[in-house]
Amino acid sequence: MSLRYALLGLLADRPASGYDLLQRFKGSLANVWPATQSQIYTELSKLADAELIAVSDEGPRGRKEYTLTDTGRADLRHWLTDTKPKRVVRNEVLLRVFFLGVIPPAQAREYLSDIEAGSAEGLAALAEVKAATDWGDDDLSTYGRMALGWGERFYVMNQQWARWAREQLPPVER
Amino acid sequence: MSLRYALLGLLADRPASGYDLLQRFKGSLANVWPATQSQIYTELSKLADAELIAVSDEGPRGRKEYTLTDTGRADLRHWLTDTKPKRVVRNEVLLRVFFLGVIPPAQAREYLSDIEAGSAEGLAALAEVKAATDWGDDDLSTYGRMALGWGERFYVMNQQWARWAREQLPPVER
DNA sequence: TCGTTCATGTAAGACGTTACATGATTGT
DNA sequence: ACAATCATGTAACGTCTTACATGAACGA
Repeated sequence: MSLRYALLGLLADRPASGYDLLQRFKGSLANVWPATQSQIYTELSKLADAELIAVSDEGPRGRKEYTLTDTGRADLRHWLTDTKPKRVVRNEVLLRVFFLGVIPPAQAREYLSDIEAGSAEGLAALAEVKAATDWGDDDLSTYGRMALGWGERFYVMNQQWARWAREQLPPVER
Repeated sequence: MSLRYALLGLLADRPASGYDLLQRFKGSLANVWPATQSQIYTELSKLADAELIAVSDEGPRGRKEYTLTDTGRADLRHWLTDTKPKRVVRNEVLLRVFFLGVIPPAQAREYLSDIEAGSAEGLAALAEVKAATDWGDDDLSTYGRMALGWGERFYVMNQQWARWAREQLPPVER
């Protein structure tokens, strides 16, 4: 269901083709809701069938530009106001932490260091997104910045946690 | 794939039935990798077919106790050391943030307040888990505490972020 | 005896991933 | 002429959710 609303949400901003949406996904939404090319095209077909979006223009190479319909906008609003998000988040990085006991402490330590390094990378990637995006004062910019702020805090938190977690490890044998 | 290793990981600690695993999931792993009853039983069958686990005991009411085999333990280790976790995390709560522009600011504000309240609840739930668990100095305890520490930091971060995010909202019209 | 907990399983359908397949257009 | 990019679509397979279905054992 969420991918569906991610697409409607992007189309609420402005009309776009599947290809456009794919690009825009990479730059922002991919961080909170990854989707593949095949998934996006399939979902767009379904949305068009359901008349939540409509082809508003056709271009070269079979390009189809979709626009949000009134029904689509209503559905999007309904999702935002009348349904609750699932709070649980699947986190494979953390799942592994539970089982670090089955490998030697030295490797567990390494795993935690990798998380710390990975978080630094993530933070750097966000900085790039931040620099590469042209931020305006439109809604998507305002709320996009908000989401970005979350990402930054998330990675910083991860880094700090990983450092702390290493200190909790059984001391190195010598 | 991850559920599979979640189960192997729990069985690495000690033998258990599907029902046992279901209970243990609720208390801890559900926070990082939710799974339903039907999924767990189905996966256990597959794992037994693949001889990564084996029925080590049968009890009343058709109870089947599974034990990790050597192959299973090797597979678990391999997963931990030779494969990389997927870093991306699907987050519906945050996905919605991107699209708050389609609803009036007052409702957006409410949404952010709900996140703040939800985080407080999450934190409280973790506190309960912390109190209800009997922590030893075994590996699962050590690493379970570590994961719990992550959860606490996560919720605190979310709370702080939500408060900050509210301040970024367009000021209330009057 | 009766409700709760223990205990397992199957099936349909939605959602997600990976891979394959095709071809037009643009820029160098 | 050729490579890169634009552009869309399908198929197979795996995973996850929801719902259904059944019944034994335990404790009050």
